[in-house]
Amino acid sequence: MAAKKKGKPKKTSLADIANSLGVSRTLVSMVLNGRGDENGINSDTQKRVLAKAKELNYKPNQLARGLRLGRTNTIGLIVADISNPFYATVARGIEDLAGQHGFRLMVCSSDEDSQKESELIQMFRDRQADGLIISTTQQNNDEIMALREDNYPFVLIDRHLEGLDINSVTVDNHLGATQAVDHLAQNGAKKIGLLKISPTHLSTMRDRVSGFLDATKTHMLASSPDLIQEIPFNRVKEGVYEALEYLLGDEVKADAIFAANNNLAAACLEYARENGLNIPQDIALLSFDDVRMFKFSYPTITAVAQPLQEIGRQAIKLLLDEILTKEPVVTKKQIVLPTDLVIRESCRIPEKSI
Amino acid sequence: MAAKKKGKPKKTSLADIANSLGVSRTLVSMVLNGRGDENGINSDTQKRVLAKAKELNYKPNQLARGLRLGRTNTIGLIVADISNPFYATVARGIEDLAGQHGFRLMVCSSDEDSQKESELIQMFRDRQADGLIISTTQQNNDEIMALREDNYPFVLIDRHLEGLDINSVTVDNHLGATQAVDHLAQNGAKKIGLLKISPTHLSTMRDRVSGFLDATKTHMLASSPDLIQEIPFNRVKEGVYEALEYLLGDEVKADAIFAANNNLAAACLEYARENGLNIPQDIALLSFDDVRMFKFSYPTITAVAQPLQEIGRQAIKLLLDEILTKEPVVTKKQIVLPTDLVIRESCRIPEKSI
DNA sequence: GTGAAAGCGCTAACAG
DNA sequence: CTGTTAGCGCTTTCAC
Repeated sequence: MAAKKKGKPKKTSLADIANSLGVSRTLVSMVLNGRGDENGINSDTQKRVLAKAKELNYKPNQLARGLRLGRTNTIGLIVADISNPFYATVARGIEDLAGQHGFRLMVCSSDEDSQKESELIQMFRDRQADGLIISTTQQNNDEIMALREDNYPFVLIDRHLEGLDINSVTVDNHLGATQAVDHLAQNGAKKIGLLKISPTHLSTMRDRVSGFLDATKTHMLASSPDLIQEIPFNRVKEGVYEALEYLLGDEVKADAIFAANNNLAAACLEYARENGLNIPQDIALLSFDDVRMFKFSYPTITAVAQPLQEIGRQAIKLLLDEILTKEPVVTKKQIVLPTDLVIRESCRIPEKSI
Repeated sequence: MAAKKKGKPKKTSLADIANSLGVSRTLVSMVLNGRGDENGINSDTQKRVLAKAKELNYKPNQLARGLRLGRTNTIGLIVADISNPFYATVARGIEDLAGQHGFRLMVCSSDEDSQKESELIQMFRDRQADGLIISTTQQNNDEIMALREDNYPFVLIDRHLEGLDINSVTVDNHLGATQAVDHLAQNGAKKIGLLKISPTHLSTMRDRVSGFLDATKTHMLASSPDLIQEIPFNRVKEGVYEALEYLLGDEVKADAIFAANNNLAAACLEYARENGLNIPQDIALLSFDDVRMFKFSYPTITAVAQPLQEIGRQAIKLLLDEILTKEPVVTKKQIVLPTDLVIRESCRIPEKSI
């Protein structure tokens, strides 16, 4: 008691219980892990152990346990940007299911920085996480390849590395984009400007763009390189401003904007607010990715919604399958989930522009 | 090589390097930890060790290291709700500074569930995190008290447990609320309705309410219990709907709404959109907590902004101070940061209601 | 200049 | 039914 104020409190260990009871650590370990009966230990002894453990407030040192067992019941989640509600929701889906199986989830954000991504993967490996779920930056795949090489359980989400036998859970970005363009076309759009993020190495962006291109061709809409504007990911606001100035200007006169993610769409809204632009009277707006605010922005925004919780759930399922089976799983799965077009107010193109 | 396909790849350990070089593990450990010169080890030997380590792609097992060292260079962050952008930004501030000092940040969300909060604290302790930063649910303080009792380094953020000698970083919620009411009063508000979250055990809510009450008194504004509406935290949308129906109805006819957090304000916007309510013509709206969308919602929303990154930075500073000094710090600090009223469009109350 | 040995806290194999 | 021994991978005396 007198020692309470100074220094570390030195947690009680297995040995403390064993000693104070005059039994061996082995016995205590067995009892505490529920293998008491299994090993035929006197139920009376078991009770004494349990009681003592509670009395001394014993908590196993998971470091020691992990070291011995070779597993930690921890899984790591590396997201590109934790402040994006997209990932927060996915994380929820993962955590719920992981918890039910006795696994803890630790989340870290790579901030779209491939260097940081590598470090985080390394960190989780060094700390012996049992598996990883990653929304990769797709800029330096060395660490991902190493995971594969080393047979380390992991699942990619959101973004996919093509042509590789790797577990992944993504949505059908191509189809989602196609449906978006269909909707715009049905509302009379003739000249749709596309806002996408650059650099364009992200599979999500690529697929959305190709879906956009295919659909504009199908509907025989205007098609020219000018209509596709790349926005540097680290200056979305300024980039979108410039892009919109151009797309809305006399030279182009686009009648609709397809924003390839929620940040781009939000920036469009911001532009509209600050420049007195009316949506959809002056221009239609459709977003890939739905976020809460699109429900009560002005106007409400039509968007391609992704099944966020489901992405998380499928990913953790895949991962647990792999972790729980001793044999390395040879066939990896690529799960592709459908998107859902949520129609609101932002795409009613008026007569004049038809 | 043939073994690559089957089973765990068995990482290379210190011993592997030592054996393949015919030296001892001790030596390898020293060299790899930069204590080579210090221990007078042949610089040639050092080079060989370093080279071999790289060749075998050696990564220290942090579990073993942590077990031996009694520290893990890991700090845990437990937030109430990871999907709230508020915490995402705070986390960023923490992570940056922590990284600079060689500490890794792991984030978990308690989802405002005190049970889960306890489990997470326990988990971080079991895994020997070196310190904790917590936005507590304030519903069951046992685990927090235990941390204190055990001299475990931790810092509370956002919410504070009053009257206790505990490290904390919060904002001046009372003053922030007061300034908010000042602003509303200056714009002609006479009858301000307050929307707050219930149950009301959160220090943030309490302080915002008391600031509100003090200021309404100062300005001699209408004051009655009816004007304060409690919204159950788990049904914000419905609760806000009912509250607004009441506050806007003939019985009360409030001319302004002070939403005590961003979720409540967002729900007000949603209500306004769905019911054709005009802000600020029909009613003024002011939010405690600023979020991005308030910049381009319709109308833009005046809000009390908090210095999010700074909260994180101060918290990690406090924590590192405590972790890095061997002697337990006796005097804990309570840091209170100022808020900032960001004036936008939602509070221009028209003449008619003055 | 270098290495042997001990031990962090835990569990599994094997004895008795 | 219970205990002994060994070892996970690392660092730290202390001895040569």
